Amino acid sequence: MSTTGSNTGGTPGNTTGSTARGAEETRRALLAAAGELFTSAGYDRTSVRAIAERAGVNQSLLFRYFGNKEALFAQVVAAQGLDVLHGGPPEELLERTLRSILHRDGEATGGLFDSALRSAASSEAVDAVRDELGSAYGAAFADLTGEAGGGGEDAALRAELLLGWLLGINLLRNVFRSEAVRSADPDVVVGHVSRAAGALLGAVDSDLCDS
Amino acid sequence: MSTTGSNTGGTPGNTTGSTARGAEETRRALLAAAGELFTSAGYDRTSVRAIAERAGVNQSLLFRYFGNKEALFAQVVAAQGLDVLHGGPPEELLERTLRSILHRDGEATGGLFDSALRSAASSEAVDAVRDELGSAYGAAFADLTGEAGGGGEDAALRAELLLGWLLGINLLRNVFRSEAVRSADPDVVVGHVSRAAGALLGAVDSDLCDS
DNA sequence: GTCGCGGGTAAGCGATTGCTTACCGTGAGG
DNA sequence: CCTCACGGTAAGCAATCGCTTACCCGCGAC
Repeated sequence: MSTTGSNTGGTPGNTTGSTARGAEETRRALLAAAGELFTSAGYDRTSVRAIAERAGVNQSLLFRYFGNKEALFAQVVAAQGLDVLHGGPPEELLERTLRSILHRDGEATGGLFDSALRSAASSEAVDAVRDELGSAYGAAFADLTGEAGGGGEDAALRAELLLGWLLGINLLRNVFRSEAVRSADPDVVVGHVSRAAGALLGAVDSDLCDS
Repeated sequence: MSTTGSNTGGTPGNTTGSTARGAEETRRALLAAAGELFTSAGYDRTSVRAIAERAGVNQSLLFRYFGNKEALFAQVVAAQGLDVLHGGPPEELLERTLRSILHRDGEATGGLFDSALRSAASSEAVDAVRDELGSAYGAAFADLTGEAGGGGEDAALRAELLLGWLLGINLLRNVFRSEAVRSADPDVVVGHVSRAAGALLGAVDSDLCDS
């Protein structure tokens, strides 16, 4: 689409000048803006007007390209789930996740975890969140269970218990800002969590006996 | 306050008949209704109108007796925190909490944990939640840490890590309704959690070395 | 009788929200 | 020229929300 011609900015329906950029770019901007806001404010406290403003477009485009707010949310958390999967090798996911939780500074917000925690009360959001958490973390954590990893008895259950723990740690440290875990040395936290995770997953019993 | 006289129900300002019952009873009804709704729907998705209707009074009474929604929420979670403290001896708190999470049926909701989880995105609610969680669980869990309990190194941190875990388990099982933990035998879950909690709290190291 | 107190109600305000509708400009094709 | 498709905007609808205001009634004291 050509953008030749003078900028008549402000005219209703105006697509000349800097506001017209193509459906893909607009869609991308909306997804990015929504991702940031759903993560920091959650589903209910993120309005479609705020998303559109942040993306630099009119809010009706959100409905044109995504159908409704709920569908946009689902696409945001799906993208956040892919970010988890593409963030590194599965066997490092536990440590990577834990460190990203513990090295969060100030008002910074994360991805899928924060969207999930801040949207827990939103019935429209819950299914997408549960499914993405499962896709992003389920298999990788299940593979950590058993004597030598690779899956063991109750693998899925133990994977979920581990996931719940990480969500809870993130909740207390970065959402509720609870004092002890917030002020603790991250390495100390990693030490305690790793030890207990070992007991939960059954992967490092021999190391535990050395302690 | 006497309720003699005919019931002229429906008249603005009418206090005859069954609607006038005394400040304490009204306050109590509002607290109970708010407790149920904040627990099942969270702060943002609970309207003052819904609370008042559930309590059987006009919504302006909520503002008369509690000042505003935020203050009412703080009183609700304070009461829920007391419920935790009065629910039994501190040394049984871990198991009691875990079982109440795991034996939750259908749409039933709990107390402080559910209010907390479903209000995480509400800035007005977060401070009250954090403080009540700390009061209700902090000391009891800290006393479980160390070789023989009674507190140990990093007691407060480990207590919080344990609290985070329980919150996370409740979140996945009862809010997100994640499949594995939801369908698991509660005793199996208790087994895994107790083993790992033992490693976290340092209470049963010798047992772990036997495995 | 009046007045004040306390408990109660309905109505309404200003703001916000997800979503819809009407309209515009541009470029391509007939 | 016209029409259509596409990407874009502003305005507005109906509903909801926390909170406020105006009013009522019963009762006891004076």
